[in-house]
Order: sequence, then C-alpha cells, then structure tokens
Amino acid sequence: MENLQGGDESHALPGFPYFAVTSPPLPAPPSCCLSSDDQQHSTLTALQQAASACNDNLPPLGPDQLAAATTAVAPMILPPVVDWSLLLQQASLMAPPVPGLQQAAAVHQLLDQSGENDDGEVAGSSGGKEKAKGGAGRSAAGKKKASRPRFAFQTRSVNDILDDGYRWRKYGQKAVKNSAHPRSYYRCTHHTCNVKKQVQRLAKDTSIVVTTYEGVHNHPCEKLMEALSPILKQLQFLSQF
DNA sequence: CGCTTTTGACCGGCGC
DNA sequence: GCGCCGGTCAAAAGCG
Repeated sequence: MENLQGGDESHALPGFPYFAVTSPPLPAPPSCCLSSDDQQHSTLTALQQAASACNDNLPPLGPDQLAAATTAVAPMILPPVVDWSLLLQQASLMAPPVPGLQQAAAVHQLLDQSGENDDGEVAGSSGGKEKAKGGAGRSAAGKKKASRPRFAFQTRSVNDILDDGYRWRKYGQKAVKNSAHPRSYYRCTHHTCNVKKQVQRLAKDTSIVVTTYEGVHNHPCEKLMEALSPILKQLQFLSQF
C-alpha cells in the first residue's frame, strides 16, 4: 500500500492528485452497516456532511470525491478493505469544524491543483495530450475544451469497474502503447452530467486498476442518496423529541 | 424495446 | 509533411 501512496510517477498522470487504494472489489457506497452507537454517530455525521455538500451550491460529492477529499485533508493509512461508509466516517473524524463545506473546499483546492493550466486544459499524461475534441472533431466545433478538473487513483482490484455510486456508459476502448491491457472510456449516464473516467490496468502490476476521473458530477450520487434517505428519515423522527 | 457494450473508423495534436 | 498515438464517434450486436 505504501508503495503506491504518493503516486508512482511512471503510471500516475503528471500533475494529477493521485490516490492509492488497496482493496478487493469495492462494495456499494454507504449502506446500513452500523454496528455501534459511535459508528452510527460518525456515519451519520459523515452522511450529513455529504448531504449538506450535495445541497449546497457546491458540486455534490460522490464517494470517490469524499475519499479523495479525505486523503487530501490529511495523509492516512487506508484499511486493506475499503468501505465507503468507513471512508465517510474518516472524513467526518478528520474534518474541520464546518466539515461539509471544508471538505468540499478541500476537493476544490485539490482539483484546482490538479494540473490545469491557464487555458483550462489539464496537464495530461506524457506531454499533455488533452484533446477530446470528439472523434469527428465536430462536437467542440474548434472550441477549446472547457475547464475539466481531473484526478486519478489506483485500486487493487480484480474488477476493472469500481462501484462509485454513479452510473457509467462505456463509449470506447483503446489499446495503449506499452501496456497489454486496453484503456476503457466511460461517461456518466446522467443526461446533464458530462463527467468522464478512464480505467486502465497497470502494465507493471495488472492487479492494480488506475481510474482517472475528469470533471465534477452536477447531480447527486444516486446510490448515496438512496442510502441517505432512511437515515435522514430517522433523523427527522429523532428531531421531534 | 431501450439501454449498454463492442469495435472499427475518424480526427487532431505532437514529435521527428 | 508524415506517422504515431490518444480520444471520440457511431453503427451493430448483445442483453434484460
């Protein structure tokens, strides 16, 4: 794990924040896995933060972003088995007094540092090739690509697809030079959302999946909100007393 | 039937 | 200018 932490420049995208996560296939985002009062309190706090972040003008935070924010706020050792609820717990435990907002700020700061240059382009891999004009070159109509925050992280997993709570549609796959494994391209299926991600296995260590997110979701995480609703109902019930 | 995945083609940027 | 490479498109196939 530590051998991955901090980003191995050979496969990290230069200038991108880079996170190493060692885990088996990731479980679904926070579900009802509360076993003690303390845990419940922490999880509730974290979920409230997530909810407040979603309800603010700030872009909603998905589990991936929360995890990223958590790693950004302070270095920490992730457990061998990554659980979204645990990540959210840690986010709440490590967060400053106004956790939701500051976490979001941390994400923004993180993303602002993610290698964007003055043109809003991102310092991409191996020479900053960031085109994305569209295959036929008509989508952008000669315009430069809009500012797209990006970050990448590694996951040790047998599955290429990480369940991050969002729905993705695959729109391409390319063989990558110097790698036996192809790179897959995904887009968020939400109609108003233009977030993309790339998934690729490391050539050096094929058990490691490198996921690169591009952009910020402009809609709540469906699974997260699904998980939140019963807890929020419970909160409403408890607040009556 | 609608959505997703697959896959070959196409395009633009970069290096030589 | 040319070739390589990465990213995207879009038609066809697959799936529930």
